[in-house]
Amino acid sequence: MSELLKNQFKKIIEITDDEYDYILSHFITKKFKKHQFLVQEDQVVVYDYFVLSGCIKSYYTDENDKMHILLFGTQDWWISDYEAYYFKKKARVNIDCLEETEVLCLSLENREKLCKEFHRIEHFFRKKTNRRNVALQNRILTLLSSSAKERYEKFIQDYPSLVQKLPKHILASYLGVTRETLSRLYSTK
Amino acid sequence: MSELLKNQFKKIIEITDDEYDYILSHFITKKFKKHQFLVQEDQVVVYDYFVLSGCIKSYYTDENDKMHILLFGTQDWWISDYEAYYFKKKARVNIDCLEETEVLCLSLENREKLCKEFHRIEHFFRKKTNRRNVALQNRILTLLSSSAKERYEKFIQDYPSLVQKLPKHILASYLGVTRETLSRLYSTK
DNA sequence: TAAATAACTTGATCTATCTCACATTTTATT
DNA sequence: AATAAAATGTGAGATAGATCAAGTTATTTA
Repeated sequence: MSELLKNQFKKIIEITDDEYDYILSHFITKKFKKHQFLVQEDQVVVYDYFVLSGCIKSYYTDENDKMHILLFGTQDWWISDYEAYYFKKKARVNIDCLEETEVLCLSLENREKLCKEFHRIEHFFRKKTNRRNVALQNRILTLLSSSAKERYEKFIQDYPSLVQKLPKHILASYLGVTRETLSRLYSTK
Repeated sequence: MSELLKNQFKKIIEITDDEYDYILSHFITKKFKKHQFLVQEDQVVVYDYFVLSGCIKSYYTDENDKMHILLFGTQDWWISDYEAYYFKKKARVNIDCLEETEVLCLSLENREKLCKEFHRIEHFFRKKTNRRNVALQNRILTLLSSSAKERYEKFIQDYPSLVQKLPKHILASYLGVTRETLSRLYSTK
């Protein structure tokens, strides 16, 4: 079945087909329709999600109902509210679908079980988390040091395929500008 | 010797004194004076640093020579340019000392060796990185959704002891505002 | 396929924050 | 202790980006 996750493992660790089957048995598959929620604010976060297909967004809504996007999830990405997931808190963010989306769901208990049973799986997740770290750090750098226009152009470079499918006001909210400003950025070349 | 690191391990994993001695033998100790560099832009990053005492900053310098602070390191914190460290690239940031600082240095080779030899150490680093991830995510959230004043007040709440020892223009650059603006934020209560 | 809803654009105005300039205070250095 | 070098404060003016408002174009949904 899903070769996507297996391939992601294989980029970092060695894994037999039998092992993979066993590991996969710790995940459950879910399908969500457009606009459906995977995670809702103030609720418990049971899973980390590995995206098989589709596209989802994780966002925080402030006092003025303004949405701030933390992360997109497309094929091959992991996404969750990690603070809530790891530390069993209530979610601060919402995660919902920009289009029909299929995910593999891993509970914290199963994640820790697998990490305990397979040193290699723990290794895999450590490496993954390291990379996420680097990406987050770089986003902070960009937010601190670049103008709205520069951030927009960097996004196009980094995620050309995402730019296609994202509504502009969603992209704006990821970049930290209003939709009006974003609209002006690419008209006023 | 250094109980600091041992205690940090013990918060997450079990470890005997003998094991700790062995692990510690993979670190080297270094002392730096104020203004000395631990990491310099465009150079190789050999170590991840665990701060025993003192205070350091990690910052990026943009085309206009404006400094943007990514991270402070004080007692009990790990700090490095992780993109350069993990992926053996040249550093994008500088890391230097705000005061005399003593650190434990861990090379990537020794880190990976320890992770291979002790499943528990790999577990420790995974957990640590998870927490760092959450902190970085929250900083992004703050940068996206809060005003300069709100960010300043949050910093005071989160790191009261750091506010004391940091020069204001350094704090400003962490918060993503100019020193002039920061100065006005706390005069115009 | 019409009606309703969501997405996008553009103009006019407003505002938080930046820039530049200079004065004052604090901290290093000889 | 004297001098140089950083750090800080404050005013005046500039500006990137926000807000508010209205109109247009897509995309859903019934």
